[in-house]
Amino acid sequence: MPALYSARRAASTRRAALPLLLRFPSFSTDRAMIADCREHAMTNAESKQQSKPQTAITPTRADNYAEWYQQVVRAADLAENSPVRGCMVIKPWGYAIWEHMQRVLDGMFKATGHVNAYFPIFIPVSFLEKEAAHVDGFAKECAVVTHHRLTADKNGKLIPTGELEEPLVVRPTSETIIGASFAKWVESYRDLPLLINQWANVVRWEMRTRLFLRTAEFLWQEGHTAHATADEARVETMKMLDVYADFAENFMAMPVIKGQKTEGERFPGAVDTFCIEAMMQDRKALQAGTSHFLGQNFAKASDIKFLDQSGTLQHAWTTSWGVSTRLVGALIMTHSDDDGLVLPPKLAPAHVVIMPVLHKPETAQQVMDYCQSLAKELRGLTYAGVPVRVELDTRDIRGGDKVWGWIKKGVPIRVEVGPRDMEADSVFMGRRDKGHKEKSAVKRADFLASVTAILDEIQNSLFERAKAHRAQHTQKVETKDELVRYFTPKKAGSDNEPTEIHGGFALARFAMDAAAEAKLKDDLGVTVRCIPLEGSDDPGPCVLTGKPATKRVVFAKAY
RNA sequence: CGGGGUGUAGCUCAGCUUGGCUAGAGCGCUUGCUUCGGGAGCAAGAGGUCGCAGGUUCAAAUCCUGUCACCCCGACCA
Repeated sequence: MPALYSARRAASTRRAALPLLLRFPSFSTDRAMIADCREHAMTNAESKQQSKPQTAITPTRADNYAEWYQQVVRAADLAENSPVRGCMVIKPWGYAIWEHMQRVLDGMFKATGHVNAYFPIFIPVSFLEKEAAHVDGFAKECAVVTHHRLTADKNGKLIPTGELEEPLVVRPTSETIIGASFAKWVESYRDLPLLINQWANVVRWEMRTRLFLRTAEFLWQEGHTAHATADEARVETMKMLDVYADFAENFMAMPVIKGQKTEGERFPGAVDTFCIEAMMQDRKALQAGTSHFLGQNFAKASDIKFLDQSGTLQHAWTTSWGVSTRLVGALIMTHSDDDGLVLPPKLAPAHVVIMPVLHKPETAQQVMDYCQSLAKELRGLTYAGVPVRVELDTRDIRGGDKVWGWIKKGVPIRVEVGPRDMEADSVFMGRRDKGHKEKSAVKRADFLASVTAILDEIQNSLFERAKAHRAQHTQKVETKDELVRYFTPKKAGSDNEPTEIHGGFALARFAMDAAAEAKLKDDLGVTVRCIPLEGSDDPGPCVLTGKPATKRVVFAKAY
């Protein structure tokens, strides 16, 4: 199918060609003429396209990364825009990915002693006001509920009435509302630690939105804990950061750098913010999870106090940590290719899709039975601690559409089973981490015996590939000039053209000078993504100021 | 929020500059036949408040004003 992008190119060719032709009176605006002209344009575009391998997604990543991302989301049927500005509808295939993320993470939270609870979506504005930095950080992007009733006017229009005494903010985060509960729940050191997690939706009224990456409403998980000592809270903060890194690398197959945020990038109200940062295929950084040591800031704001063993009343030490549906966006941008979504097996809604080839009616039933039994046996197997997830695609559509549909949806293993395979007692297998033509016949028994190992192999190959990509685009930078050069595209994007893919992670010494950091952001759009927790010690002159620095930090453009 | 762009069938778009027959194409969809290890071929058919609201006009997809949504570049932003 000559999809969107080539069609657009053809359109622009057409536009250029038309006026010339129309000058000749004999040609007039004849329909046939236009059609003819259109065909010419098409042929040109097509012949141009044939020089490149054809891909299921247009444009390709290299041609227009942002547009490619949107097309992958659509081709894989993950989500779509909703009638509500900035909000998305998460479709079943996209939501299934999130459900698997939730399942795995929830297990990890439980294993580290946390329990789930739920708190109100509405937060009185007075709560948000309690912590000064918090107010500054979130005030600009809050949705506010001011009325509690609708009244129909003469024309049947619904008008909000019944103004609330105190406006309610739709939660952008829950520190303050959970703090109010914690204050009631904590009296003694015996009540601590308090280890709570909440799965919820939050709203941040963003200016510019992108499916999964930044939407006005999104789904997330927020952990909130209270401890008797600063040390214990710090240990908790780091423990959950480790959980996130473990999840990112071992389930999402997405390599991450664990690090600390600079002052400028810190969570409003936190003492220290830690994060995991990943590199997307356009070499931009994406913050994939955060864990905050909140000190006693929120305990003081919410009055979370306890009597310690010596009978002294003191404020508790709290933490908070979260990951969101943004991870789905991270997953897409880490692994997907120009043929669509690529899913790491551990989070794929389906591990294996079986596609019966049912051309001959006389063998159709047999092939179906064969596939059914194969599906049943596969489901009896265990991969990564859960039953193998199998999709049996019996839809009566053309084979090619079926195959490409599943390629675009990113299913790790595809098997086609026709009469010939059945007779040979084998299946025809393709893997999403390899080319779509690299398919091979495998004996049914061998397939069953090796399928979980193959899934592991795919999981690992995706991780290795992502690591190699990051390594390829990470480099040490010693001077300001070099830094500027590294982050300056060769060809600047015009008003409507996206900027070319460039840069990456620059590891450079930084003296933690907030003003210099802010200026860099203004000039180049580059920020300090994090101060890596490991291997960042390397004394020398700061890349921005020349002042003595002790560490190398990660500079990058970011989502 | 500033600059630019786009909104016409399920999707991608043409038509708009210069207003004028019943608003078109490709893909998709439905039906039939052919084909069948593959992103099929032929034929017939269904499908459109031209984003929305005003205005100009004998006449508006086309011109004007407003408005909404989306995209790109910024600003903002865990």
